[in-house]
This record gives sequence, structure tokens and C-alpha cells, in this order.
Amino acid sequence: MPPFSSDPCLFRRRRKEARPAELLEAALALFVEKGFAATRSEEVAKAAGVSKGTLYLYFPSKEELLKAVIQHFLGTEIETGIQEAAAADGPTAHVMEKLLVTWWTRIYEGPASGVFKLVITEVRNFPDIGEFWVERVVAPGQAIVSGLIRRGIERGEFVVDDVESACHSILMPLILECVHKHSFMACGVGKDMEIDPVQFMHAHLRLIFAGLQARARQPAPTTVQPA
Amino acid sequence: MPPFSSDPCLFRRRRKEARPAELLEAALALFVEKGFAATRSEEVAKAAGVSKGTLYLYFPSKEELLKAVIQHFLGTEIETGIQEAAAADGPTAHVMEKLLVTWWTRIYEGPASGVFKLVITEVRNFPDIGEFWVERVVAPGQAIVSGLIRRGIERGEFVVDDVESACHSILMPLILECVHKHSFMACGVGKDMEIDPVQFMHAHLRLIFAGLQARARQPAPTTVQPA
DNA sequence: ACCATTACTGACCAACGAGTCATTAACGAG
DNA sequence: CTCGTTAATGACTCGTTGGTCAGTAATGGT
Repeated sequence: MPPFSSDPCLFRRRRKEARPAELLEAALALFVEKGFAATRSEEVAKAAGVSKGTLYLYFPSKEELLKAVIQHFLGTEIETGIQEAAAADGPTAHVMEKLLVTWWTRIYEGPASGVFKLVITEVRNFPDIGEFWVERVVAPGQAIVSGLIRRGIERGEFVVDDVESACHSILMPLILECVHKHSFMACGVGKDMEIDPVQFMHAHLRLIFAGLQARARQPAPTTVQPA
Repeated sequence: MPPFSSDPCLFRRRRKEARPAELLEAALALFVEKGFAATRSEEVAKAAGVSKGTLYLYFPSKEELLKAVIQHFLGTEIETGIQEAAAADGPTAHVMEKLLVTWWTRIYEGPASGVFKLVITEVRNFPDIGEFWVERVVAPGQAIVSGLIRRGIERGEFVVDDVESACHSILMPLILECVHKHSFMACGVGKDMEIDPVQFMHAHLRLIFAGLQARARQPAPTTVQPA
């Protein structure tokens, strides 16, 4: 580094407003990649283009930074899902497929996908992370999907004896796909046997819907079938 | 600690044979609970009832200990599954259900379940872990299940257009259930909305089989149906 | 009983990393 | 331009921890 650098565009810019968001983004990427404990706070600062001191200017401790990261990156996606689910009409399988494909693709591709891995790995060290995770993500997410399943049952499209389990069968592969993206997929392993996540999601939903509709088709195969 | 303790049963027993296994077991439990980086090597030693020096007598470094842990706890379960799958006959859905229920319950309840979480969290820091994970677990596991699906297709019981995806749809919830056991379930969060894993597994497989059989039932609903 | 062997110990060291704070300089007001 | 405010820095402190090694005691042979 030269003894002085008066370029105000690269060096020591004062940008109080932008720092927190940039630090949170850098922290998410590093925590997801290396884990919380293995990430040095100076790395986070460097990745955000500031010094370690600045990091501690905006967050009182590394642990608080972690909590802020999770709080910051989990909220938004779920609420849009609720609205999209409520607005749609038509055959439930269609509604659900459309919802899950657009909604989940956005989650999978955005930074939220990393939060799944992060929360899974760190809940046991910081249990209160789990509190607002179930409250803000698990519960509303399940509510959307199980609500749609019940809608399908009421309309005579689905026959399901355990809605909760069906909900898990639908969502768990999608969640694990997000985790997978940030573990195996992120390093070079198993590239040969990899599946395109979007292609898998379609095949998965087709299989699940076939199962949900299987016994519903039996009593009235000619009247209800849409396709 | 008293200045001397000559009780040979509790203090400074020499048990060269038993140490490695005990250290590996203790290390697995702690690595899964707290993560590799957050676990101090002395903790592992204490949990195994030895001092830190003894740990480094059997493993050259903390990282080698991690690799040894994973190597030690991943091999056995898969091979028994291959044999059980090959031995069985009868309707494929029955074979598969029986296999997955016994096989996966054993994995879920044993120490192997923790290895899933451990590998997911640590591959990116130690990529060669991933190498023998795909080779020894992912590939053979998928081979067993997709082999059974193909068996079902050949026998006219299933209609599947994407065997790989179906395989994922079956296995991913079971894997995530293992991970869940060692993250959320292990701390107190979300206890109210929890599902019994065995009950879920049955419901999940019933749903999947309904999907796999759905279109197979259509052409000949009266002749093929076993139940 | 005595000794040789070796499993085992824990004090120790060096490196590392979270968090601090005296100092520096960017910015804006007058 | 000057100066007061405050965003930003990075050298420093100090507790922590991976790894070592000189010493200790359990064991088995004679």
C-alpha cells in the first residue's frame, strides 16, 4: 500500500448508510462458505471493503453480526409467497406448481438459499436463532403449503390422510437442494451425477401431485380429470 | 482432583486398543453438535476420558481426526443395504418399503445420522471429504434406490419418466430428517410442530409409491392391483 | 522385587483472532 | 479556506487453542 492515497473513490470513503448492508452481505457469504466459527471477523470486513474496526462500529460482536445476518436475509421471501398463494385460483395442482416454481426458484437463486445451511449448522450453538426461524420461516412456509393441500382436498382434487407429512414430502427436497447448492455443489464434488435443480423440481412436483391425486382419480376418473 | 489416585480402574488405565474408537465416537458427537472449528481438541479428549496429549498420540492433527471420524462412521450401513435389496423379492413397493424402513431407521437412530450434518457443514472447508462421500455413500445409495425403481418399471408396477429425480424425491426427505435430528430437534425449538420421524417416513413412502404407481394403474386397474 | 517398555499426562509454547482505542482524515457548515 | 464532527483505521491487548515434549506411572517379563 502506498504511503498516501487521496483517491476518495477507493480509499476511506465515508458511507454510513451503505456499510451495514454490505457487511451483512459479506458476512452471509463467508459464514455460509466456511461456517461461523471458522470465519475471522477481519475477513468479513475485508470482503466488505472496510477494516475490522469499522465492522465493530456497526455490530457490537461477531455473534450479534450472525444474528443480524439471519434476521436480515430471512423475512422477505415468505411474505410474498403468502400473497401469491392467496391470489391464485384454478386447479390446485396448477396453483401449487406455479407458486412453488416461481417462489422457490427465486429463493434458490438468491442469498436466502444460503441461510438454510447457515441456520442448520448454527442453531445448536445459538439456540435463539431457531426461535425466530420457526416463527418466521418454518411455520408460515408450512402454512402456505398445507393450506394449498387442504384447498385441494376440499375441491376433491387430492386425497391425503396426513397433510403435515405430505407438506414435508413436498418441501424437504427443495430445502435440501438449497443446502446442497452451498455444500457439495459449491466445491467440485460429484459433478458428474448432478441434476439440474429446476428440472428436478418439476419432476419432483409431478411425482408428488401424481401421488396426491392417485386415489382422488379412482372414484371419478372421467369427470374430475382436468388434463 | 486429589494429589494421587491409584485406582487403576478410573485413572491412567492403559488401553491402547480401545482409545481410537472412543476418541472417534467422542469426536463425532462433538463435531456434530458444535461444528468442527468450534470444538476444542481438549474437549474431545476429555469426552473420551483421556488427556489432550493422548489424542495427538493416536491422530496427528485435528483435521486428520475429522477425516478419520467420517471414514469410520460412513461405510458399514450402505453395504448391508445393498445385500438386503438384492435378497428380497415380491412387489417392488413392498420390497422398497421394507428396505427403507429397516435400513433408514437404523441409520437415523445410529451415529451415522450425524455424519450427514457433519459432511454437509464441512465439505467446503475440507473438499476431499466430499470425494469419498460421493464414492462411498451417495453413489451406492442412489444405485440401490434407482435399481429398485427400475425393477418396478420392468415389472410393470411403476411408470416413471425420470428415475434419478424420483430417487431424489424419495431419499432427500429422509436425509434432511437425519440432519434435522441433529440441528433443530437437538435444541428445544419447534417442539410443538414436530412429527414422529417413523410416522413421517411411512406417510412419505405411501405418497411416493402412490405417485410412482399412479399412471401404472390406469391401463390395467383390475389386473395388476395387489391390494 | 526389579527393570524395561511404553501408554499416558499436562505444563508449556507459539500462533491466532476477537475486540479496543488513540489517531487520522473525509465531509459539511459557515 | 477553516474548523468541528465523526466515519474509518490498524496497531495493540489478551484470552484462547492447536500442537509438543519431558516426565510419570501402568504393565509384563524375568
